[in-house]
Amino acid sequence: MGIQNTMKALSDPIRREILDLLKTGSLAAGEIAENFPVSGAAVSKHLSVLKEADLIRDTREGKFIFYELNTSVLEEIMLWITSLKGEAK
Amino acid sequence: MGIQNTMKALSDPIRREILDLLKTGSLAAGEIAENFPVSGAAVSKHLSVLKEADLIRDTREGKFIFYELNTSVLEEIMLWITSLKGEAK
DNA sequence: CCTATATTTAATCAAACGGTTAAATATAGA
DNA sequence: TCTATATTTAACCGTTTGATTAAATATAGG
Repeated sequence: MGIQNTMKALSDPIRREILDLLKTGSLAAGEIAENFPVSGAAVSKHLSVLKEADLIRDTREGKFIFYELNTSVLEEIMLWITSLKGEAK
Repeated sequence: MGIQNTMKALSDPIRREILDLLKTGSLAAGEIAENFPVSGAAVSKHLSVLKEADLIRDTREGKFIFYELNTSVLEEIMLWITSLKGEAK
């Protein structure tokens, strides 16, 4: 938890792209993996980093594990950036 | 350039703290370094990463090099986060 | 010109990162 | 229960990261 986990998770381009994909709705791990030129195992690890940071949530449905976006933790980053930009609300 | 440079620069806690320090105004490299439990050389490298990302600007004044915050590149991140949060302006 | 001060750059190193392939786990269904 | 599918976990490996100390560079001033 904390801003460090979030920022670290967001520092990888594949992980950011995964979040972009999930904007439209939840997707199974395999569907997510199809979009990247790396192995499913690599994507799985990215998913676990994002989950650790609470940027995504997962739900098992039979053979599939669906992932969905959770944007609430991004609020903290928005606030931090805003505070950098001169305090003037 | 690009969001990747910015996010990478922001993923380190010392670098984020440096930005926080510079909120109040510009500081010399040495003054910045005093605030951290690492060597001046380490801080200098952090400063060069931040500069590379255009998050700070530097000006030499005699023996000193003053660093100041540049928040303009943060706009891109704000927009990206906003777009993740459901498009609703 | 020499010296002290401020800062960066170079060389080095351990730890973290992101990828791979292979094995393990979980579930559905014949 | 056996098999196929979906996904994660384990073991491994090269690269990047962030730190250190020592050397290099830049400037002010006696």
